[in-house]
Amino acid sequence: MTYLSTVEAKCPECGSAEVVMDRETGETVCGACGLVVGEGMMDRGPDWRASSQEERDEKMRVGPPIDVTHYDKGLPTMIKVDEDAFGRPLSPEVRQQMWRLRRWNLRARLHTSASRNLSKAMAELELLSDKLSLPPFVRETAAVIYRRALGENLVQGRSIAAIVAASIFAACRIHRTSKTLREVAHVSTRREKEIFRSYRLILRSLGLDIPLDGPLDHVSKIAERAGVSGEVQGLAVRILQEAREKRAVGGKDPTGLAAAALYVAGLLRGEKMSQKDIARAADLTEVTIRNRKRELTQKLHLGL
DNA sequence: CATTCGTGAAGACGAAT
DNA sequence: ATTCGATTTCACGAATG
Repeated sequence: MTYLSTVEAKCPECGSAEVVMDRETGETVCGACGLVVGEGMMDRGPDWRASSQEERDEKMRVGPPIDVTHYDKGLPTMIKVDEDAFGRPLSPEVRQQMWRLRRWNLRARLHTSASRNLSKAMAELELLSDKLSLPPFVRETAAVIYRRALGENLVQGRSIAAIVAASIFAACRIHRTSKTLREVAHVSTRREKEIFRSYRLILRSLGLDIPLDGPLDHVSKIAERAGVSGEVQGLAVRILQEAREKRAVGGKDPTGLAAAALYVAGLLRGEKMSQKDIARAADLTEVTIRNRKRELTQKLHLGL
């Protein structure tokens, strides 16, 4: 018992022809990438064909064609407020009641479409949060951000998964949870580039002002993954603080700085640690470690 | 042999135009 | 929209231990 039916359309995002209509929800979704192509978007043309004018007159009827895939069968559920079904005027009390009914009717439609979207999004959020081992409060923040993004109509025409990933990334930055964009993208089905686009859109549309992350935000995570002692870690922090004061660094990838600081701190304390190890722990290349290391040791004139 | 170091080509990005 | 400059990454070879 499947409620999905293939639609004759190509996904604008991935080009796949696996675009599918959910008969229960009326949502049109790309089966390959999850992009929400549209809600209640369907062929509004005539649902019949006529070969002659007589036939045309025969089949012609008033109103939009019926599409059974829509939950309300495509019929407009307009509630009249001025007159009853026979065109007679209504009493003021009943009129007011009709206004209320109509408001509720419109509101209910919005509500159901929003909750359908949310249930999908929250499932995705939980999945990604688990993969990233996010603390609950970060996840909460991400959920709030997503809800606001949904309220601002940022999801229409974009992939739910991408907006969810972007919300998670934003929440991580807000709480200074040192998750890189790459890490988020790694557990998501969406591309890093797309997630970043969504992230920027969210920041602007919601007026979020998130401070940039510095090298210090990444030290503990990298150190832990590389198995660096707390002592060396502390030295790395001091190196970074001094580098900041001397304006020795700028415009560089913060993770690279943090990784290099840990590396040189390890050298100074004689703790064995290859560039390869650090590079892997920081998800960078050894080249970047080397370049940062060179700048660090020169500009802070550390003997090495 | 593993590690380290430097280099040139290529891609990505922001800023300037 | 294109161009430019800085940065990172990749692939490689050389030096070092």
